[in-house]
Amino acid sequence: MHGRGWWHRRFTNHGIRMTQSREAIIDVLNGADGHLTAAEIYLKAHELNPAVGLTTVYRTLDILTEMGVVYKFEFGEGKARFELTGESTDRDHHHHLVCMKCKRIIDYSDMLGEERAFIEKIQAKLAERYDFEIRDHFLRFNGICGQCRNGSNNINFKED
Amino acid sequence: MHGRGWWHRRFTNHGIRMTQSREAIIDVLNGADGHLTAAEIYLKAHELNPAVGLTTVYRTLDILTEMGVVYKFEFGEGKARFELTGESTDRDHHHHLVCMKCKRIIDYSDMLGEERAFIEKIQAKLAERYDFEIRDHFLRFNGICGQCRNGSNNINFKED
DNA sequence: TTGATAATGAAAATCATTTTCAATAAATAG
DNA sequence: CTATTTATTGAAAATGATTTTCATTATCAA
Ligand SMILES: [Mn+2]
Ligand SMILES: [Mn+2]
Ligand SMILES: [Zn+2]
Ligand SMILES: [Zn+2]
Repeated sequence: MHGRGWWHRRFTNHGIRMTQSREAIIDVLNGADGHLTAAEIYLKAHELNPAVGLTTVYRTLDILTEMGVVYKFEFGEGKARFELTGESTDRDHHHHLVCMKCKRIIDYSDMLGEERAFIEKIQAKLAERYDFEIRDHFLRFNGICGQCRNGSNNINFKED
Repeated sequence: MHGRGWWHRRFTNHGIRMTQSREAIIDVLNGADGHLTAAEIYLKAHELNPAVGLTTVYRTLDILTEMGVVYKFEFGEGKARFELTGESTDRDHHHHLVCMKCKRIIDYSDMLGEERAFIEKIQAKLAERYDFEIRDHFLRFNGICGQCRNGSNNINFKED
């Protein structure tokens, strides 16, 4: 969606350097379809460039989260998951359904129009009422997926 | 809101025993105003009854979460926070504003009517479209609180 | 090209949560 | 009430994700 120069400028404009490790990490995020743990990102980035270390993955993800370029999610697995925000991909903003049994994560953006209208309205009210500058929001539904419901699912997608 | 016997039955009906430790933990949850970490709950429960151990706090919170009696939240601090659901208190169901700087957590339930209508509608659609039995939902707004915005806030409420 | 310094990776440290295990207490039948 | 079964307990050790430390290196503005 954006050329390499884009990221480079985006970083250096803020006094932050664009390094090879960071580039590898961003490439991984761009190539994946979301919801990656730091360890998973490390694995792929390290494959792209063996010089990349896990520590740097954590540090880079912090920066990107701070920049608003990635979302950091906690789905109750004891580790965080990351995915690019809409800003830097062609994916729509979306929300999640999380299966409490198998931990499967379903993205949905069906209700997007409706949701956005609703969220924006409520957001404006909250901002004023609580003197709060809202940066982003997370909406998540927990439940049991179809496969888990009818027992046809013994495997836990996220090894639990 | 409920007598002691209520909890007792609620547990034993499910083949789960009501122990002194569990009673202390529930008392703490009832007495507090929400958003407690396991460690915080342990401290207070242990004060109530020195026999209570931290392990049991974790185990009990798991059970209560499973039962739908408490919500487990992860606000990005690297540890979970718990609070009773509406079912067992007189507090309304509510959602959260979280300050990304000082980690302050604001409960709001202002929009409750509107929100409930919206959530229920969307929930019905999602359940059908994704064959998903929805149990609960979490809506959270991240941003910067007033005090952090105008610099008048050097302290980090949640020691960070 | 160079100098100041932001960034790095490896290893050690943290810290929340889980597991193990022998001892104990809660429910229930008698 | 007592005995019996077994769920539950707490302490200590283990785990696992994330953070910190620190000496070395790579980035980039000048
Ligand atoms: Mn997603
Ligand atoms: Mn709350
Ligand atoms: Zn499932
Ligand atoms: Zn704040």
